[in-house]
Amino acid sequence: MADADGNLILPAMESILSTGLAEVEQLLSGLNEAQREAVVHPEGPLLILAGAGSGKTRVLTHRLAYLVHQGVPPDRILAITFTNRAAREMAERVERLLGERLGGLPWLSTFHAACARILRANAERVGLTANFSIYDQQDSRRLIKNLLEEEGYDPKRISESRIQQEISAAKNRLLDAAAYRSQGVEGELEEAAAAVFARYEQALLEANAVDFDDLLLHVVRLLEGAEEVRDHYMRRFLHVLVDEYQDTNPVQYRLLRLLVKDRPGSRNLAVVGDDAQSIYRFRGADVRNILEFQRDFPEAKVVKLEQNYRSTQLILEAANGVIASNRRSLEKRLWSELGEGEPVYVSGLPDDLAEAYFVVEELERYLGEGGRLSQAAVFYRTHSLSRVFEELFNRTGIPYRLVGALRFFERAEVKDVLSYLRLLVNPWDHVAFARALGAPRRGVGEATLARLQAIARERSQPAVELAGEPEVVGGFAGKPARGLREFASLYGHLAGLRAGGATVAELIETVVSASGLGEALEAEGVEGAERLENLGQLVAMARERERELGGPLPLEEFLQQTALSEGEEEPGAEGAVTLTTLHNAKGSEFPLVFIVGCEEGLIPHINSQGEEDLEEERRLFYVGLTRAMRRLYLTYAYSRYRFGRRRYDQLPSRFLGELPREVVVDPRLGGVGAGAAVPGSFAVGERVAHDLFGAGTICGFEREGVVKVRFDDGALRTLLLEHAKLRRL
DNA sequence: CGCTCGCCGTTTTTT
DNA sequence: ACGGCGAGCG
Repeated sequence: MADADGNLILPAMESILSTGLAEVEQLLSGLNEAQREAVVHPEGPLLILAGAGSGKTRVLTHRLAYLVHQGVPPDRILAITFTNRAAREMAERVERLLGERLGGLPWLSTFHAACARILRANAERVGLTANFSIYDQQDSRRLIKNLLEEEGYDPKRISESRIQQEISAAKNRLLDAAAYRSQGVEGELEEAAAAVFARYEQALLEANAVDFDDLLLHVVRLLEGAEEVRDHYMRRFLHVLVDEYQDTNPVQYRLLRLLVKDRPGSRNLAVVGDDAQSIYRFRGADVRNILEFQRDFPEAKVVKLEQNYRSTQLILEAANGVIASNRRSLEKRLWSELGEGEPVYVSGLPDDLAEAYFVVEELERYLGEGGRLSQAAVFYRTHSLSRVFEELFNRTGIPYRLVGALRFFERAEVKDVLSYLRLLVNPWDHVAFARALGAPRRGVGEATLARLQAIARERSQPAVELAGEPEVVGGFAGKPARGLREFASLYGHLAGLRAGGATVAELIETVVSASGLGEALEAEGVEGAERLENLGQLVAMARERERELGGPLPLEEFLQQTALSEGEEEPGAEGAVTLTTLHNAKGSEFPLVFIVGCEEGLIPHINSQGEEDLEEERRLFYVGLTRAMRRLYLTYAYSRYRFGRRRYDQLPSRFLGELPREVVVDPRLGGVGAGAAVPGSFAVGERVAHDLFGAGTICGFEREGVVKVRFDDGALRTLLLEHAKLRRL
């Protein structure tokens, strides 16, 4: 359905002239006043403030379709989403709206995919060639680690991931290595980052490679540096639409400005977002982009979408109650016509396993009521929480769908195979070279590799080209030399196949069988078989893409897709519970939602305790709450297995204490509102003080009038509310 | 010089 | 429980 850039592919239609009025009417029917306003806004900047569940995707897709109906050629519309999944979903919906009426393809993709496409077309201008490699985080980390060592730093004292974060953050603020240094560098970490940054830039150029940040950054530089290129794209895109605008970072912001700011005529930038759902500050997103949109574009039309079509009232009130603790920036008032609905169920369980059992029981209850598992989702703050659920679901035979845990294209065996293909496309890619050379082990170790790469650099020749004659080139001998020759000959074989028109699937199959990777996996028993199965799946994916395309699939295109997408949805989505992180939950909705692990240290996360961090954590929690349509469970455990240790000091999240009392119920206690069970009406997660024991946190209720409190000295005490005289803090 | 086995610190979130 | 890393072997 989508090409290498993640763009929508539709059967071409020659004419869109026969637009009927009736069809436009149909496009607008079923939209409320505000939605309709946003869809038909003719020209100029448009800010759509879309509360959770207010139909923002609907507005975006309908606007896109509407523009096409108005005669805007689809391929002159740029629509940006944040994830591939969102792009795919939007493409499908636009397709459904327009049917065959679409003549040409809109650019409908993520920022990264769109930039990759622009960069391919203009690679030479930034010192790359069109066949550049895209390094994922792992590739880039490997490179950074090498450079860190070469610069004489000890990776144990200064972790390469910290350096990577630092460099990435700088790039997201539009700084290159030189600018980063001249901003002032303090302390060992920043000093190391500055040193590595400069070498990293250079190494990427030498490898004809870019990392994720570069994809955007290079395009910004391209547009800023070459007037005619900027002019080209500025004129090309008559309309630019951006989803999740609250999550854009300074680079993305600059990019958008470059495309629309000085456009002759109207600046047709339509952005959709919700500041209350901004959850990507950690990767450089700046919520000010949405807060200050009107300052940047004073002529902007502003539309607020405040009617929620997703959740029943009590769920919405719970969400509103929690988010109210944040400094509010853009006032929105969400309301729903779906009726009061059920209260929010808050449940404390003895431990993580009991929590999982609780979820299973409630799922079964739901099934008994005629619900389906595909309507249910379990959300958690960190992936590590998924394990207990996976195990229990497996044991109890509940089918589940794990979203985004270990991504397919990040699996070791898949990356191994892909590194061969990457090297085929871009022989300069030394991360790919090192990886392919060592998979499987060929008797070539660290020392040989380093020496060969030094020689290659000296000679300005790709290392893989030197590997064929190791004795001549560098006086290598013995096992390392044999290994190098073996690798070079395999590489030559693959290059020959490719030149002869072999398909991607055939190339993959050859890599697996001729490299010895397949054999090695076969020898590994059950786990190896599983990995081999993944490689089979990779072949199947290539075939499938080829079939969709109805012709040969260029290897470059396949590789780009693997670099920028998390891979196809896991099979078995039908009739399965969804397990995913809160971050991944954005953009989805489910009739039945469990948010598990609602504990201090998890949500809010232990590493997010600054004031700004806390607000972001709260927004993340808010995002989770607002996914629920009909029934919502929030669970926490008193004890949890973490980092190979059982922890007994888990506390309910403070966010639970922020839920309005009257919408909450503990399912084991029955009565609506924790308040009903409690004279004085305390809530789980709330901070209290006791005359004797001091300050503590309400952990749960044993039964009516009996409360459990974790005091700050670590003691968990069960108290009678009548006698304990707790004060709220 | 490379490889394999046992130990340690470890993980927040994603394109 | 998992990946990276060092030690000790081939």
